[in-house]
Amino acid sequence: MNSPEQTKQPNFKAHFAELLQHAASTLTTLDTPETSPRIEMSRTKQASHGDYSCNLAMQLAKPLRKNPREIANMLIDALPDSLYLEKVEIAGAGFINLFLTNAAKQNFLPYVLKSGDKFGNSDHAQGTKIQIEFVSANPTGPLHVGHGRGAAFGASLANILAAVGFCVTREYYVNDAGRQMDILALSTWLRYLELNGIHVPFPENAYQGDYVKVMAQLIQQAHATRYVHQVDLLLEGLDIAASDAVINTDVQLDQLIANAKTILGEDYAYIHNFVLTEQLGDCRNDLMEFGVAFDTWFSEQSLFDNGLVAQTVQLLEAKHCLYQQDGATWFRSTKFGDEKDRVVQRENGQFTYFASDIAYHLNKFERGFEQVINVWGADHHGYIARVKGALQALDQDPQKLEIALVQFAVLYRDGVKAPMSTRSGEFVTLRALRQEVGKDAARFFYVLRKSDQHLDFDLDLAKSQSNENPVYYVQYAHARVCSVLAQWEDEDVAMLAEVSAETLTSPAELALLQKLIDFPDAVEAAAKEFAPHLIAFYLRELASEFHSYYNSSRFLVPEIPLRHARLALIVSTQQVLRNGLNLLGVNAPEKM
RNA sequence: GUGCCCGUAGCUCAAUUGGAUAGAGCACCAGCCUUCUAAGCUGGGGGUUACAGGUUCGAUCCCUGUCGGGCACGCCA
Repeated sequence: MNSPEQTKQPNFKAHFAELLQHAASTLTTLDTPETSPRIEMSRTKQASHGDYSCNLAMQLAKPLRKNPREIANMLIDALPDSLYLEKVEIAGAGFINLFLTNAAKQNFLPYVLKSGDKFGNSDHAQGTKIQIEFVSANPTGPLHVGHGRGAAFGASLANILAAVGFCVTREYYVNDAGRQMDILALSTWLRYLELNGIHVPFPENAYQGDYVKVMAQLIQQAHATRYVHQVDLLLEGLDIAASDAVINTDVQLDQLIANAKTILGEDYAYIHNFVLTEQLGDCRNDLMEFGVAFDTWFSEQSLFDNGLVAQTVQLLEAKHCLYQQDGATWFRSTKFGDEKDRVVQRENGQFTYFASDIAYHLNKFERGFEQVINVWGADHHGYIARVKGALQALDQDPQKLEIALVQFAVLYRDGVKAPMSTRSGEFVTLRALRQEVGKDAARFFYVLRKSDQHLDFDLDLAKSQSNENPVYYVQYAHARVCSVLAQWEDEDVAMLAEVSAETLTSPAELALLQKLIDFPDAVEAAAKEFAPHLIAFYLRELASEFHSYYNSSRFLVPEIPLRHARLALIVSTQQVLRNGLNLLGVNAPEKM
């Protein structure tokens, strides 16, 4: 590849790496793998260091037993010619600094303009089937701001993975089979009884939120007193005296659920199904308004209904990975690196959550996904070993499952940590956050930090419609380009892909060009590292280069060639801003 | 107590996974609107990368220890 191809978008980083690879191959002593390290080509931080830099000479210093600078000289002598290469320098301890020609940067613009919405995309993953499961919050109440982070992270990552060529399936695992759902059904029914004038003490450890009362009202409106039953036996076995006594233990709550099931009989299923449908619908709607959509809503209950949980446990049995103890069935997860063995079937015959989760993960692989990503809250980190262990026991490759741990967001209001608990009802919902700060600010704010880092979510800051909100900075750059274009009489944007950009030679212009060239690498890195924040940081830098340029130069100048060249540059910038914001689920407004 | 994660400017966070003089935003100080949007730009101060050792050409990153913070250690989900 000694000359630029006319059709395919050039990848300067990869191109320079190839040049050095070739140069390294001429050093005849480099014939074993250990002495020929992979080429690390990186962008420089300082302009004086050129555009790309390579540490190959330093890496070879030890195996070749030579001075790095001497090796660098040998590599440079053996470097093939390239039309992209302006010059090469050796600097510091032995860095090889490569400078792109201005022409290479200028001629890149048509690639951006012609690729349009697809600029930044690649086919690197070649259609590999990948599934990303995220949010998966229990449908027992509104999503709160903690879930919001998982939603923003997962949705952005899914977009990024799709951009580099993965065939992505976005999935929400619905925990519709467990005790929490029973507690919600009970809570709703008790509120419903209250509405109908029947006083029953409301357990302190039931769901306290107002949305429960709303659901009770809905049932009342639709069915009047249809679900009012004789409740004399409701407090049976709770070991409390008066009807206004306090209920607050798990044992009491479970007894209450059992009593409710007995009293309601077949009507219990209606209540249970009603609250599930209601909460799931609310959740789906909430996420949709947050710009987060799923391809699949996978029901945990379906795993039981289809017998997959029992089948999976039998499979583990067949692999001799189970044993009985204390009346329960245990999975020998210590055999696969877990700290202790885990119960899959309880003494009372019920399967544990872990059992259905094994079935779920096995099912993921049986659906043909070549790669599976779980986005989990960081409090689940202790859960990773047992799930991977179970997959391994079932002859699946645990490497195909990658867990992206997302730290919780800690809320601050007036500089004070805000309490957050679903059951007490003291939490800030995602919906409330969206209404106060807007979808765009919330989405951007969430991915502005590395996901495995704690996020201090300053509500007052996020709510403020000021320039402290970093999303405006990026959006403003986009709106500014739109504004310039609105004042350009010709307004033939398509033509800009054909104009010459050779007049773009100022430092601001060359820096902005280089930033545009960097975009595909940023997407690639974000995909590889599961790091949407890299896109957010990239966009901030791109916007910064643009704003500097905006203040340094006028675009709508009288000289037509220069005007067209500059417009081509800012329209390209507009395109990349839009593409990047799109990956993060943030709008690119035309006016602000 | 054991395991995992974290500790970087006054605050919130980066640092291309071992590279060059550790970078941004906010806050603070000084400038820039008769010109395509000032939600912007330019310049400035601010650091023993918690601490102490070690590994090597080179450490915020890897190893050991100490201190400090978070999470997890259920027949819950």
